[in-house]
Amino acid sequence: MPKLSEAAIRGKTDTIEDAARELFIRQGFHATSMRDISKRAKVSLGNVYNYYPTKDSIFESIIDGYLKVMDEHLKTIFAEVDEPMEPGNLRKLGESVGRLVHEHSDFWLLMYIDVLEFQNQHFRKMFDGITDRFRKIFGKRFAEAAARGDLRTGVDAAPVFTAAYMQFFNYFLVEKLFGGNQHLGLSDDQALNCLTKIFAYGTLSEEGLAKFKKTANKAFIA
Amino acid sequence: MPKLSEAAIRGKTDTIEDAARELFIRQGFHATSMRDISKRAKVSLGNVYNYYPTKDSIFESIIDGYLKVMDEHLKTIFAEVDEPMEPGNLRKLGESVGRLVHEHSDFWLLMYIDVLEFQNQHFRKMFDGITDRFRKIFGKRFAEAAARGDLRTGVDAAPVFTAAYMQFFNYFLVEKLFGGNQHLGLSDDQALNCLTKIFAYGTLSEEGLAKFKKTANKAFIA
DNA sequence: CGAAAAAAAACGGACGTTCATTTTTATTAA
DNA sequence: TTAATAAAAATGAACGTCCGTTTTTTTTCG
Repeated sequence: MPKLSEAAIRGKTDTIEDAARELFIRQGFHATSMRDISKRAKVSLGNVYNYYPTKDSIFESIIDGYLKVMDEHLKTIFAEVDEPMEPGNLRKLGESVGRLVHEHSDFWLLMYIDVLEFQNQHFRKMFDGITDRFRKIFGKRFAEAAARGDLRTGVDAAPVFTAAYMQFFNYFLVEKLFGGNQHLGLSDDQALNCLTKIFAYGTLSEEGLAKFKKTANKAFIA
Repeated sequence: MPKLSEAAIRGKTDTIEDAARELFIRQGFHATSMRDISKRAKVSLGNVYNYYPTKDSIFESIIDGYLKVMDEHLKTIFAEVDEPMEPGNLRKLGESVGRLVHEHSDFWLLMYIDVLEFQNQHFRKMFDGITDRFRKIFGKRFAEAAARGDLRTGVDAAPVFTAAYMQFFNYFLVEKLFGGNQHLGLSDDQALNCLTKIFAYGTLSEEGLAKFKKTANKAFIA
């Protein structure tokens, strides 16, 4: 028969990758066989090889696609942060990160597969130079906040913002994947308040705190 | 021949488990074969089965042993923390966590294997109720600090201490396993200072800060 | 028809585990 | 002190199954 349309091919590869991803994250890469994948995707074993040359290439294709999706999500999240060191925005960042972790926990499991079985070759760039990247996005805001005297003297906002971002991620990952059910002894909401407070009080000057207290929700910057 | 001595058996199982652990963390559980293990341990394939009934049981034995080792390490680390919310002690905690991660990165890779290939069944208890455990260890110290007015009003020290502990862990794990080379844009030393400062300023009251500033190293509580 | 796609069969090798066999060595008897 | 014993330990071939991939065959449809 004639060549399939782009859309038809995309439909088939999506089916295969969806099946593979579900299996990979449930039992790991090496514990998943091509027969498992073909069965779950309802595609014959031989036909899978009409779309992917190797099993590895399925994994790589899944990751490449997912990295792009996550990149878009992160861009959206950061675009919503206009004043990065403002407590309300910090908390909003935390909420967004929480949603991202819960809706895309697959992604992080794939990262662990990559660390374990592929020496982290596909995800290396995830954290490398992350602070510099935040400096590129928010550098001007950081400088403005410092100039206004919102930050304590000597505080560099970039690593602090990165640390907050990482802390939020770590919190929700532990909750979602590592069995820490409310490991801070607080609800997610309270935990977000608690962490936001730490980073707000940890970096803002008296003036900065006073300024933000006027506008911010009392619950997390009381 | 008669039964081997306890010590001889222990020696053999140690050899097997060492080999297995090295392979598991380098290529994952399912990617490691019993033949790989027996070859690296210089024990015949059949003989491995005189000590372990299945491949799974090797993994479980490694984890059981390692959990005990880590428990001891953590106990030692916490025993050295007499005043948990004092910045100098917080930083020392961070240093200890850093050493623990670097000297036992195997342990955390095993945890990722467990999450991926065993639904985290062996490590569940690692984070479950961790804040309550800290409350048991340091509850009296937390209460005393609050009574002395070292903490800002309304601050519960337990989740903050937990958050600091988790942040230190996460920082060093990202550095060691996830390819974030100096992902905060700082040396490990500077990063510890930065994180310590955040948690100190994030939770201590004016009086608490003033008190600790007298005794603490200026580098991280300036 | 004919070429692309799908399915099925086949390939060589590796898997976890078992088992018959050989080697080892603490104990026993001389 | 030494030689025989016997049971534990060690071995590596063998078992049946499953692996990733390739090749062959069948189906599909312009």
